[in-house]
Amino acid sequence: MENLDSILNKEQAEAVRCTEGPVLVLAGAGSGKTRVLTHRAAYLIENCGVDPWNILAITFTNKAAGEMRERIDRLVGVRAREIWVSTFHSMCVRILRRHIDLIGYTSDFSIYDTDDQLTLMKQVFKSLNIDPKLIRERAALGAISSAKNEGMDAEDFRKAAGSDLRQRRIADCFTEYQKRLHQNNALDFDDLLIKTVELFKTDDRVLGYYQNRFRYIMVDEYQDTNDIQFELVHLLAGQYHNICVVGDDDQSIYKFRGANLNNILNFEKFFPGAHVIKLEQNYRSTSRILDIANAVISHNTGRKPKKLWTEKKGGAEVVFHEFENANDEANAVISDVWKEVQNNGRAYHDMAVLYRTNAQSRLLEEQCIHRNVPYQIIGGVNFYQRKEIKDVLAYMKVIANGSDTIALERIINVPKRGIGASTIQKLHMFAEANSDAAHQMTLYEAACRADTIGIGGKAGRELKKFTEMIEGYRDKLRRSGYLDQEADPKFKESFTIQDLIKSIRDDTGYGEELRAEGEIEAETRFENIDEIVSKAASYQAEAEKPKLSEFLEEVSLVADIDRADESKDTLTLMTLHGAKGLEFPKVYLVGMSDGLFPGYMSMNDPEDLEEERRLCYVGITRAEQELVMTSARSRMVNGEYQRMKPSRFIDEIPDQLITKELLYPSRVDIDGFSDFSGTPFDDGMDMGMRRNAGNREDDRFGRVIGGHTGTVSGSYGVNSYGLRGMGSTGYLESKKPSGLRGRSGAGATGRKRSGSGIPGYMQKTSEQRLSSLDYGAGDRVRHVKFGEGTVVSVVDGKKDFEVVVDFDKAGRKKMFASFAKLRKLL
DNA sequence: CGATGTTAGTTTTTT
DNA sequence: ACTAACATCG
Repeated sequence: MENLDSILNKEQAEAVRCTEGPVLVLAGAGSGKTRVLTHRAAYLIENCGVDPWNILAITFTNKAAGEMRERIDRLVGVRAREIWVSTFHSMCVRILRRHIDLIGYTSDFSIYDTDDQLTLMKQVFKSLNIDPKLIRERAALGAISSAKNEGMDAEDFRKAAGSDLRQRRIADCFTEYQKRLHQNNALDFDDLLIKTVELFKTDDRVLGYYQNRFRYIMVDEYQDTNDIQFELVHLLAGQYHNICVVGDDDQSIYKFRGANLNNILNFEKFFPGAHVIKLEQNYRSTSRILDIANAVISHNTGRKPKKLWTEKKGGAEVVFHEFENANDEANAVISDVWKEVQNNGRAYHDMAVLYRTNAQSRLLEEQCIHRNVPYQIIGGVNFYQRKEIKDVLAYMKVIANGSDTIALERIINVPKRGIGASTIQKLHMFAEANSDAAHQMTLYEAACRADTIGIGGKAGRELKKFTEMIEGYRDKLRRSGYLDQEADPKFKESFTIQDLIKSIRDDTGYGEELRAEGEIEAETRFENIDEIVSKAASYQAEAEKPKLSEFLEEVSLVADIDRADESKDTLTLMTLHGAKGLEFPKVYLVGMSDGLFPGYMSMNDPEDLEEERRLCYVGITRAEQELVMTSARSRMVNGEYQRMKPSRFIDEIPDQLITKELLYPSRVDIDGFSDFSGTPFDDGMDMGMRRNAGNREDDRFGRVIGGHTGTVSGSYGVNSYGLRGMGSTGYLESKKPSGLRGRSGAGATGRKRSGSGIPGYMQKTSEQRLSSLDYGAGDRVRHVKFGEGTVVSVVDGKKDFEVVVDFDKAGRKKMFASFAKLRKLL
């Protein structure tokens, strides 16, 4: 290896050489921490004679793991293969597959993702007779997950609940949920970590083995570890204490997932005698970009003191653009991307558009298609969450793990075989009746005995066919060596995992059903199945000893980012969370609007707000040369338009650091109301005033009105999120009564009917959806008063509402004119 | 049973 | 805008 000091700065080299005992590397954004980690691993092997087999490196994503392995490989050659590089979750699965029988599961356990958890929780609610209206399944799951991440089990949770009725109810759910997970021989994501800790605590020898094996442990992105991960690390390092963690408290963005900032803030306390090294030189960004990042993050409190600096002085100006609406924003951004490539010789893959929520990707995608810009969306609907993929995987899960009832129920009637709800109900009752403390009969076992239960007719025949098919697959897989056992040497026709997927597609009629639909969407789904076939093929080529359950786990644990393909020259679209650890020459941060970023959920809690600010910091520091930030004054959120002002994070940037430009027309049409054009709506934010605090029904912002027919047309109001929104209702021209305004939302679940905007359908009612409805067409104005802070009272169904309008002088003048017209009509 | 119609609830961020 | 869950009918 070359001389360290020639390729690393002083602190980096120190971090590399500091191999013994606990080490905390506080690595600011772009300070070369990956460099440190890879060189450190290489140094351990080359200079300290450490066996690669004794090194454990934990990264945040599988992709990062792969990259790290590759980079170490380049430094020390093939020996790098021996290093255990993986994510926390993958590591735990690997350990659990070997030893989980010690804690009462079997090694073919299923891993439940969020969807599966929800399905399971619904069953729990049903069996405990809990009304989902009182406690939502998601809320229960959320509470349980946070409890788990704090190291609590169901019992602890119950104790903590005390006399709180709701909490106690959730405690019941917790108990039942765990029980059912166990019955299904399944673990959720949290359990993967928890059960590993449990395993270590249960069995000294297992713990001893891994402690002894992992003499040198490195953890990347340490600021985003949670309590369980901390415990895991603590346990593993318990013998040798050679633990090196790398992280940046300013980049902690996973609190919602249980990340505990104290892990890094108090590292020295948990690991006495820890050596602390700070990496403060940034090699990534220009000083212009860095100044902005520092300006924003300086608004946070309780940070570890540090000051990032760079030698790259100056650089391109950073700009902020505010657009009239999200469409204009997307249009301008993608157009700029295109120009960068055409005129400035940038490659698409040198740029990224980052946003707060996945939903924002849609408009951007449309623009990319429109402009023929090659793009890659990371995240959003995960490939493995797509219906067809989940269906195929569910088949495979049933085959691998017959106890997995969630998977079984998913596909027992897919494609339609005439095994409906009542048949499944019968099977459940049979299974229940034949279970005792010693053995729980599974749904699948019940299905196998359909004929003895007295399920005859079509359902009976189909059940028989179904279970025989599953058994057939199992048999072939077993003999081919993809289940637990070794392959049967006498079995000639090797049946691979790809074969299995193809069989599922072709034999069950699933593929046929898709084909029959004949729509483009169905075609895509078909292709998606092909993609999973090739995924299986590559798994099989790479794995030492391919097993079905291992393939399934590989598939469950991939992150969105793992699927990114850098070899293609495409523009990257992704969330800020997804961008962690990445860098791009030019970065666009879009949707910089209060309510979106920071999100409305986080705006009231100082701690949450700080996390959002860190996310903003992460976003800014992804940029190497150029940074563009944008926002839109109006955008569609949850089916209705909302008005937003620029993000407070923009305000936190001193004016001399950033060039702000407002790109929207000075004249604004509101709901086609030319009377109002040119009103002070232009400045977006001052059209309303809060009358009362809170978010009660009668506490609304108002814009009113007008109407050639004497009815109210559209309005600004406080919607359920406490944000000002422009009612999507209110067509003055509409002849329909207010309850019947055409809406999309048509159809139900079926694949074909998923579309929106089918004409002739309507949605509203349910109290006419008043909670988010402002004043719609058809609502009559009762009287109008003028004066400072114009007050308008509106009859809205049964209730009178009062609306306060606050305009500037010019606007008020126009408004008065309109009101005069209106008054005449009344 | 299953197809179609209707309605209520909803959303950050992810391993 | 989207979708899961419920309602209705053949």
